[in-house]
This record gives sequence, C-alpha cells and structure tokens, in this order.
Amino acid sequence: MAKRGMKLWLMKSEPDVYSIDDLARDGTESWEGVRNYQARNFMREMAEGDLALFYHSNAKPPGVAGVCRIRREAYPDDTQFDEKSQYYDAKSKKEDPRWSMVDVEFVEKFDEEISLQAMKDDPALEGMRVTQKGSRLSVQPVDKKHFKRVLKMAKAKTKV
DNA sequence: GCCAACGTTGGC
DNA sequence: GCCAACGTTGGC
Repeated sequence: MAKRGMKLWLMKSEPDVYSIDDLARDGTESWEGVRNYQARNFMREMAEGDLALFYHSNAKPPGVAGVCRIRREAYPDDTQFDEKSQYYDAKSKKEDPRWSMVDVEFVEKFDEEISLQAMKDDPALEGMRVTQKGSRLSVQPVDKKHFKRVLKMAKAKTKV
C-alpha cells in the first residue's frame, strides 16, 4: 500500500456535519465545501492512494477519529455553482472553477479517538500543524513520522 | 458563548 | 498596495 512519494494529510470535518461513522457507512464521499485557498491548494496536490487522518473538529473533545484514503484527485466542486447551496460562490465561473474537491474512501475508524490534547502532550508530535495554536487550516499535510506516531497511539491497523 | 487567530473585502 | 472592518474557524 505504501507507494513511493505518497503524501499524507489531515482533513477536518465537524462530526455534526459529517463524521467518520458517516464515511464508514457511505464508503466513499466527495469532500465538498472547502472555501479556503490554502486548503484548496493542498487538495490539488493530493494523489489517488494518499492517506489522510480524519479529524473531528468542533467536537468534544476534538481529535483524530480514523483514516481515509484519497480515491479521486481534485475536480471542480459542484456546490460552488449551486445557488441553493451554502457553498455557492457567485464569483466562480464554470469555465474557470475556483473551488475543487476530492473523493475520499473509508479506511479505518480508531477504537478510541486520539484527542487534540493527547497530541499536544506528546513530544513526538511537536511541530505537527494541528497541534499548533490557532491552526484553522481544514486540509493540511502531515509528516510521515507524525502520521505513523498517531497510528501507533491509536494502535491502528492501517500501515503507512 | 467567548474570543484569538486568521482570511477576505473594499475604500482610498 | 495599504489597512480597517468584517466574517469565519475552532478550541476552550
């Protein structure tokens, strides 16, 4: 599974909106609604087969709930053209779509979530973006050593 | 509910 | 291009 040059990520979702259980049920889902350029640019760097930590934001407590895999590379997010969608963007043009999304598939749900606090408390995760104060980025790259460490903390079955 | 840490918008 | 005002994210 571990392909050469595979990139590793962390993707945030509010469990009230879409949780790891929802992804486990659905199998595959398009990651719509990203409206931040930095996050969008990271999604455009994703390749099929990349792994991502599935992070529950705005949760009690927030933390990593499992792992998903990139199933389809970035393509235009339909919701930007849908006037009824909360993600509608009147300034985005069909011939030059501003926003992208990827498809992700369920890989694993951890037996226990790895809380943000636990990650902050672990010296091995020093420098990991999500543990840093005020890190709002909803899609972010993760170092391999950090990714593996989180998997180890979760006693995860997934291997990188 | 509060508010820090951003990112975006728009006047100039 | 600057920057004030405003909006959003997301932990607490």
